[in-house]
Amino acid sequence: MPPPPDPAVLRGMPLFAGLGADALAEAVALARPRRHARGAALFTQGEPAAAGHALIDGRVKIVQTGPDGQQVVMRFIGPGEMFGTLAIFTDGLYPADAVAVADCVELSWPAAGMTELMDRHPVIARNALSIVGGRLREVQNRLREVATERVERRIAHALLRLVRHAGRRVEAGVEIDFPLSRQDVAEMTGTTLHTVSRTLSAWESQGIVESGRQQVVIRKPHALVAIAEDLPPVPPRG
Amino acid sequence: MPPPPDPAVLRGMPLFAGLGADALAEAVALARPRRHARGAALFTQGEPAAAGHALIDGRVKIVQTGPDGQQVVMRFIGPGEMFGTLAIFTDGLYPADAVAVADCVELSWPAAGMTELMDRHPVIARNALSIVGGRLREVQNRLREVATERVERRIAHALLRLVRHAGRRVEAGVEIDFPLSRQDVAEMTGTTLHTVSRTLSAWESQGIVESGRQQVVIRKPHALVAIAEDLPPVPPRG
DNA sequence: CGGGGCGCTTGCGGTGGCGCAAAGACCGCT
DNA sequence: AGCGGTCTTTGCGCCACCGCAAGCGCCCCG
Repeated sequence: MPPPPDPAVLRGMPLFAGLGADALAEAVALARPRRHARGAALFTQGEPAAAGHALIDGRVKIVQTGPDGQQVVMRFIGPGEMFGTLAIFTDGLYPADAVAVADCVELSWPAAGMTELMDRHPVIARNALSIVGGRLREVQNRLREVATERVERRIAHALLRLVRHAGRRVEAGVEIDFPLSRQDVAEMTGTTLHTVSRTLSAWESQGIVESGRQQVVIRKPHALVAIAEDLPPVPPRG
Repeated sequence: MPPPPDPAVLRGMPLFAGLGADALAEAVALARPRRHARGAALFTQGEPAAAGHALIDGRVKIVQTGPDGQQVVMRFIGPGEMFGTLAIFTDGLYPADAVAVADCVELSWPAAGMTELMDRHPVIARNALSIVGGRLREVQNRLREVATERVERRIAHALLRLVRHAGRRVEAGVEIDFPLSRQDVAEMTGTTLHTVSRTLSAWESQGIVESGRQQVVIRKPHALVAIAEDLPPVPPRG
């Protein structure tokens, strides 16, 4: 059984920023909690959008599939983030799959409840605008990267984004805090798992990263930044 | 001197859909008309966003420049479309350059006026959300294309989009209704002007397009669709 | 504890598309 | 009419990256 919803979880969400305690309670009352096991699909591309979603715990991967089956990873969702809301504001169909990449707990709002909330609390619409605007910027930046940069730089950028977004300090450096395969990285950067594997191997031999099965630790973030920014390589210590 | 603003021009704009005549008049009163000659910059990437913009007449190119000077064409704006509004909803800095690709007339709203309008007429915020949402979808699709498709298909897709968005019927087929260089197409598709030139030459010899200096006419749109969708080539008539 | 599957690595050959370079075409300006 | 600049075309060589294929290792499940 899902845990009882707790208004506190909404407090940190940008979508509900600036809302009073009573409004938050109202929002929670309309939401439905749900659990998903790792590997489960929370929703599927093309399906009518039943609801808007917020992740409470776990990790979700948003994947868009092209007409010929080519997959692209649009983003990874962490606790506190909204997802699957775009459909509500546009044509009502989910534009991508959402897959649990670790066991998850989510809240979801039926489309009607969501629009009702936005009508009663205009701040929410303003917040949504700024969130969607920020995502648009981000996707534009990725588009520029994929269109103009070489593979190695793109992989470096992708890893750095993941570190910023889901990095966890460990003794060896910073670890990306969820299962991440070469295939995933390939689908984030528009390349193949082979090239990703080769690139990570090269970096591993330079001591920049440490990686294994669905797991990546960055040992020298500054070296990765140098690659991403196309600066001269970090000189060996001496 | 700019022409006197006419409330009618706002009527067709999605941003102001659902607004009453008085509200439209109010919006027009806050706007400032301006002319720009071909080649002029309407605003520049990184500059604080003084205003939101709507194009009345002409054509504007939105170009994002990367840290190393690589350029990417984000979109082309036609009459009736809004642009440069993203900055107002996010961090207040224009994320790209806007360049007049033909002589232009635009309306612009000072940032303060724009937010004031949105406060008084919540419909505008809703409209904005759906517009920005639609653009996010579109950019995501382009990202998928650039990440997974070969150059020829990307160029075909780009031209088809331009046809849909700014196509004009002429005797020979459909013409893209503004000056468009190979360089522009290259920056839309993440390739080089050389490759675009070669591709167009090949298509020209197959009778699919006709093109010259900053000008493209599509003679066989269906053949271009076949290339874009990676279908077998259209068989020769017989 | 043993087997199967999934994820990862790595070599090898092919090639799509880039980068350079030079020349041709067209436009607009004086 | 002449001229300079911008846009375009096209050849050539190269290289980053892909695609295939084989093999390995770890994890999970029975």
